[in-house]
Amino acid sequence: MTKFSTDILKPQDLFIVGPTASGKSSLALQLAEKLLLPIVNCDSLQFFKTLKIGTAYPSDQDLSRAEHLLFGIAEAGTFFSAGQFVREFENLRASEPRKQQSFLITGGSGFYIRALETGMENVLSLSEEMKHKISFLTSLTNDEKLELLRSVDPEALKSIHINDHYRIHRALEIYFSQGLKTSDLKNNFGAANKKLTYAKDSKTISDPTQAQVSTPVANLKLGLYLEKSELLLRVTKRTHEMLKQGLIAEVEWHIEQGLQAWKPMQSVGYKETRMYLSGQISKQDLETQIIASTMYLAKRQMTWFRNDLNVAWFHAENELVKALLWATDHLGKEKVPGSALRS
RNA sequence: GGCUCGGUAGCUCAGUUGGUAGAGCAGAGGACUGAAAAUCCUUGUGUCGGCGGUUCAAUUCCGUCCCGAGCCA
Repeated sequence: MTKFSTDILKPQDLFIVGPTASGKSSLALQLAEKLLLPIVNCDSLQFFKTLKIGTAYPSDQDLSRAEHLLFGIAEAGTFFSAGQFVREFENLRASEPRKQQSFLITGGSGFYIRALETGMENVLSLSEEMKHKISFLTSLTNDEKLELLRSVDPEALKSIHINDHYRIHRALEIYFSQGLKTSDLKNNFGAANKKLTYAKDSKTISDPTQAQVSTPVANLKLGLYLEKSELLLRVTKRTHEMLKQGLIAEVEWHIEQGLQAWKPMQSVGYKETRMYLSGQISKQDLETQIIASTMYLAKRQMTWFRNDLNVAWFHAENELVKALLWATDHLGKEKVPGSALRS
């Protein structure tokens, strides 16, 4: 029943992960220049062409220094998803010059990375017919949806909280469009990343390199981490920069295009700026609230990546050289036939 | 100087017709199968401004002082 193939990833692909503002892009750039490899975007918002300042999108200069793939491939106002990302990635890999090439897959969207690694069982795009089939869902209240899911796939509610309306809706969508139960899909998605008790109770980011010891699988990931206080300094500085560079104008532009309800306008930085523009918060609060939201984002990103045993962690300030060496070492080795990265 | 309204969790505030208090946000931890920078879960002891008084009992009533805002001189 598997509709995807994880063959789209090669062992010599390198993921660069970590919380926002940890320096992933700059490390990726250095590696890309040094090894002549393309950087592939794995940031859920940098797929969009018009989200620049608020997403710390690579500058023109950065873009000219190395090949950047899957950046800015979607128009403002459109929908882009993890499933689409996987398909775009498949297409990339299938194209001739890419087949043998390693990718530097860079970004903080753990969900998208997992989608690449494990695939998504129901990676089909919704056909018009399917959309029609599930259109009745929009007229239901949250309570009705909950009851419906309870009757159709009660198992699903073991892992979906009854207040998580979004996931409940999604589970119904999957069920009524394709006849799949999310409770059945459950086991597959997390498979490559089974949380071992080891990951949970021992290593925090203070000693993250421990995690690679028992790495059971596969794809190489380089993680950058920072102490909270250090990260806060960077986020504060970057937020200030973003406002100086015109974050407000960027949001105003989208509002002028009638896109105030566009989902990405709900994300960190954009949401707060909209609140400022509608007079709900002061300019000073705007800055502090963006910083707070960004730190919250960083926390959730770390929660995600900490569970991933395939990440080799490096301190984003003290171990950059070490990280570069580690990456080139591993990427280099892979080019020699017979030297398997997997064990 | 007089009057009025405030002073309760890091912030904004609710509340107790007297039995020592609770929401939102922030903070901490967690989850995560097509929005994921989204969505959701868990987590709230603080001299209830100070000091006196009334009372079995005061953050709640009374007095007084301190601080803030407003109005009148």
